[in-house]
Amino acid sequence: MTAAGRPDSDAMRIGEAAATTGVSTRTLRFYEEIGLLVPSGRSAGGARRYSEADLARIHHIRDLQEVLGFDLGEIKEVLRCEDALGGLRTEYRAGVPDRRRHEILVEASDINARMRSVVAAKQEALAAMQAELEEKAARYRTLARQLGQVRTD
Amino acid sequence: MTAAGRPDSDAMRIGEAAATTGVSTRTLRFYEEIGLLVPSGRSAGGARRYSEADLARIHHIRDLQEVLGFDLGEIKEVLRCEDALGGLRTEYRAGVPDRRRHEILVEASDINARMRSVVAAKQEALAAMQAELEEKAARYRTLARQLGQVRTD
DNA sequence: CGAAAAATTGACGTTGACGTAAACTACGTC
DNA sequence: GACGTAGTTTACGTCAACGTCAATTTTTCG
Repeated sequence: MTAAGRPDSDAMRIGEAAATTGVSTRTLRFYEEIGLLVPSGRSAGGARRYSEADLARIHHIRDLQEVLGFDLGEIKEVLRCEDALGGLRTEYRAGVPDRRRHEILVEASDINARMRSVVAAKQEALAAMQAELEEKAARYRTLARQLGQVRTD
Repeated sequence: MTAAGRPDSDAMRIGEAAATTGVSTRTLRFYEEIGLLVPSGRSAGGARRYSEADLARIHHIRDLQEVLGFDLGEIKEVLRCEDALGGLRTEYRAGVPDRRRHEILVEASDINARMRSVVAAKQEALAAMQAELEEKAARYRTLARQLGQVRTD
């Protein structure tokens, strides 16, 4: 009912969306409740329909949460900002004043910079941990050899 | 009262310990409550005394929590394991049966391997995010130039 | 020594991020 | 067109990781 060949082939129900992304249906409804992820459509009867873009957004949210350790509030801000930028492309022809465009771009760049610094910090910390862990692993191997020589039970 | 020159110069009260490690005193008491970090000493009157080793442990806990995203239960297990290994060194002369030594070593190696894989996974995810972020940053710069050319307000 | 500052234990409160139960409705299918 | 599965809203429950009193010592310092 949309337009071309199979344009609404990306109509996934909440159960499928949850299963394929590894979150619960409750989580998806909760994300909508707090305005984090509003599914791109609904069925006639009112059932949520998740598009591929929605699924990507879910993964994005989980990445920000698990990899960067952001809470849902921070994630919401990040997404709001990204959405604003996406809106620029979509409404390119519409009359978005230059000043507003500039604002959005500045905020996006700002958030981008902050996130890159967070990523850098995490990478540093991880590298340090990795070094420590490998040092320990080496010591463990040595210890194991010693124990093994004395008594290979 | 301990032994040498200034062996108990590492006697820090909970407030100092909290301030220097960046956690709250409540957090330190909570960590003790759940057996995560029992301060190495107490004053005559019952005030907690934190040693340098305790401080290092606090940092270690926060690292595991913030960098690796472990919850306090997992962290406790990791620490318990590390403590067991440390115990081996301390009680080296005491009669720790070889079989027990072996068990401890195996568990430590096991946890070490798991942690290394977690670290590796995080590093991969971070690298991917970094690439994405830098790609976006580049696009933002391009956009900024375009906007700037049209109107350098 | 005496008062202010800091600690102690105990208990209840809070916040984020969902889980779970209930009562009802929509959807595919035989 | 009945029926079982999945989805909807509403609402209360939960769990981790602390926060926040409150009443009572301890410790430090002038």
